Amino acid sequence: MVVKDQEEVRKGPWTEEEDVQLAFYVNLFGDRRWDFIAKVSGLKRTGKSCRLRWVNYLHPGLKRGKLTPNEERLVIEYHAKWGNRWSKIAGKLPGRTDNEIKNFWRTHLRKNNSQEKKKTTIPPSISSTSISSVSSSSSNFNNSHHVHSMQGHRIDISDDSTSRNNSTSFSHYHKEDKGGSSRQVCSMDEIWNDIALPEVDAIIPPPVCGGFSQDATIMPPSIWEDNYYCPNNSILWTVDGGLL
DNA sequence: AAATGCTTCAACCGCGCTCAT
DNA sequence: AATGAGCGCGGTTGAAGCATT
Repeated sequence: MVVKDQEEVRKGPWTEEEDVQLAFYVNLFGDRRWDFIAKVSGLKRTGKSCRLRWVNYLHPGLKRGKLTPNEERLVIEYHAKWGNRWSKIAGKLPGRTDNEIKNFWRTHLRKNNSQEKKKTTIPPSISSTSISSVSSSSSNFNNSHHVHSMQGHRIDISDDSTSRNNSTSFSHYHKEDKGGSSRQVCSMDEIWNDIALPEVDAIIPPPVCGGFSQDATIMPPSIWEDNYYCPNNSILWTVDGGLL
């Protein structure tokens, strides 16, 4: 058993430099070999941690900000259908991650529970069946409550339901429902890949990167928006790949 | 203005699955 | 066929920000 020098492994919030570094190496090597990326990047993070950071935060296709009412409705509907299959549900919501949806659900579940408690003495069970009753009357969810538009992030996503214009293209990512022991749902990676693949050929290898700084160049995720900001607000790229 | 409680979300953990050897 | 490494998923936690008192 090889004991990895655990003191080397960093945990906790990611720094700006780490984000830049990770994005650089993901663009270089793809978003598959996370352990490899973790090693070659020099990041003192596990492959898992790198993957999570990329999928949930750095991926250019991500939407930011609260879920739209329409998205909320979908989450409720699909949760009634599939239960806590967050990644599966996320597959139906372009630009949303399983983590995001999971958090949303927990948040609203809690709210809903406290509301229910006030109204009735029946303990609200959190089964999908009880949820389905909620889904039929989504007004139970108090949208006005949730929150901040992602602290300091400059990705501009319209907050109305029209931003869901990619949704149809996602429906096919779900193969047959769970049949055996294996999960039948396509992973987020597959989804992202399918989104990004048409652009892959256009990826320009990052030019210079002597050291990583706020000047580091990152692949332009050109299919998504005209302009992109790195969540940390320090990096902006444009459709043509230029940095601003 | 300060203290307290609540909400949100980023990140970690453990488990199970897949795939390469 | 067996084994181990890597990956993905769902559950959980803790810090930070916000709201209320």
